[in-house]
Amino acid sequence: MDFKRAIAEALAKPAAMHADELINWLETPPSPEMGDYAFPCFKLAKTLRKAPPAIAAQLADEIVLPQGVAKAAPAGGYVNFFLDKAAQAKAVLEKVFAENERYGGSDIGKGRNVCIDYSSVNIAKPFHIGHLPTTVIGAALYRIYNHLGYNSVGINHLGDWGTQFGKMIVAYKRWGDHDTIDKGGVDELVKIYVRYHQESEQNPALDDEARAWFKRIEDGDAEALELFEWFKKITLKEVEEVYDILGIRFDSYAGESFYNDKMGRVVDELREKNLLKLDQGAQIVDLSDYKMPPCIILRSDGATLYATRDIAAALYRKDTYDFAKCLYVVAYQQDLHFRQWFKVVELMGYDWAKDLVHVSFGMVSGTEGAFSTRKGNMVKLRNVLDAACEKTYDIICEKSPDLEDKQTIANQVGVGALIWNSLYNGRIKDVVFDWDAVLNFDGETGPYAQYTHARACSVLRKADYKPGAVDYSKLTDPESAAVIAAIGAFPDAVVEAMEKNEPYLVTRSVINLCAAFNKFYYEQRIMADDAAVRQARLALTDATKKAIAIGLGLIGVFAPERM
RNA sequence: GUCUCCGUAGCUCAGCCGGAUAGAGCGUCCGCCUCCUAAGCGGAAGGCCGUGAGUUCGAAUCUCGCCGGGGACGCCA
Repeated sequence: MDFKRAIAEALAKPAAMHADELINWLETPPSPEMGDYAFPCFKLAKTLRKAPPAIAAQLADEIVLPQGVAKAAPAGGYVNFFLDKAAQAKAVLEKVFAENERYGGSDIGKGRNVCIDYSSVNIAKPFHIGHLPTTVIGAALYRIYNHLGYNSVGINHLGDWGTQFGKMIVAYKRWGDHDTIDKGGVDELVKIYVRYHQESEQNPALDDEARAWFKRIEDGDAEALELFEWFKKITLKEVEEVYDILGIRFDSYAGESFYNDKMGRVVDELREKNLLKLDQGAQIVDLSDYKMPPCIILRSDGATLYATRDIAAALYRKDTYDFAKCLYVVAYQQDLHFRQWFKVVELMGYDWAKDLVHVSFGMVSGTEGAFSTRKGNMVKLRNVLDAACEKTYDIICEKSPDLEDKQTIANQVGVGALIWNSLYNGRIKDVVFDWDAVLNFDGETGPYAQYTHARACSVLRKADYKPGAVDYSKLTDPESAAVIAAIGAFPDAVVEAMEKNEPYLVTRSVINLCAAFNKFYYEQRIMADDAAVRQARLALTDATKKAIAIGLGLIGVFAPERM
């Protein structure tokens, strides 16, 4: 199956080197006509004291071709290897059919937990478009790790602590109405919160009141807690509706308030280990040796901070889940924050500090600049999802008027388009939210991949396809070979996506497969007259369908059978 | 000011643990549905890979400087 490995081993003898090293030298030629693998001979020129083309010629001549490799041809300073197309087709398709929905997966993470901190919404704040990246990147990584045998633990680290909840209570007591808020949800909470900020400018006494209320929450006062829990419930109800739409779930909602009683341990331990230092009234960990500003653990008034809470959470997660990795899917603005407290954990003597990973991503802004709840230019995620689904519904009515259950499919495609969009590029890229771009379904978009999947399903349905013996020699044309290569490349893409915590690598792998299949579909008639050809092409179509469905599943996009 | 990330076609991006003519989508222009879903396929046009040095047989890819942009930089999260 592993032709690359086999070629490296075959090269070991004539090149007088270890296969392990040679395998890293092997590359993929720029175009398929040049071969499936290429070995550059330039590096050998020095040790062998010969010109690269001469080395290439010699290697091509001396090598004993492994099973499934048809030809080795020198070309300039390269030796190009051509796989036996039928052998390659057999290897790839049999693997897909043997593994089915597990294709592209493995058990490399078996028995190991990975904590993924993502989405992490704020209570009593709108769930806006800026939360989409962390939510879908985290959810994709969750599935990708699981596919590779890890046990993912999805953690929604709720922003459910801080004086703003004291403010919320003051605002509610003054201007809030229970039924209005019950009905209007987070929007109503935001309204009274905004009003609080307007009024408190004129009336600073409100802030004292808010502090007092927050103190009552901390002290476990019944009325304060009841209101606090109510705000939480209202927010989570709305947020969970969106998670349902996105097909996302969490294993834990342990947020900031959860760690409230777990920070003493952090402070005590830092003090014991002599890491704390009093500076300008605050307790800090000095990081000047590491060219970073100090990490503040306790404010001058003794209150804990963000970093303290994150350290407490990390210790708790290590105790609870004994994670092999703990990922924080948080925007790059917080880069320094994570570098600081990761370093503090390391200084505390925990070797697992190296397993803490900040999975950073770019920021989302509007065409008018940064989004801001106060400015009111914020776009609610729910509204974008709804708009995408509506537009999809219209397109379906136009293109597939006979389709049953249009609304369900429209939702799957509309939502898929949005998720796809967020997972199409590298995480680090900033995103300017643009309705036109989001609602464009042509080209390399989610609907394109879903369409390709539905197309494959349609062919299999019409052909009344039944799996059976396949004559792989019927799949040696360039279009079939390209599809097979794309399917064969998928598992590596999944592994790389996991290693780099970059879901877009899966997205791009799916695109490559879709493009290859659409070309194949156009150039080769799948339902050929010749029975053997037809069966082989149907098997290829089936494998394509399966691989696309798996890929889409990993990034969290639905794969409808019709659209 | 310091640290950090980014700079590839008109736009959005891929390629970056160095290798053979720099790729894709969108947009523009032109083709392809008496046959498996045209949300598709093909073609054209479009790039001194920000810039200057260096390392190397070879640099979009590695190193350094510069220019331009984003972000962060002690009691918010």
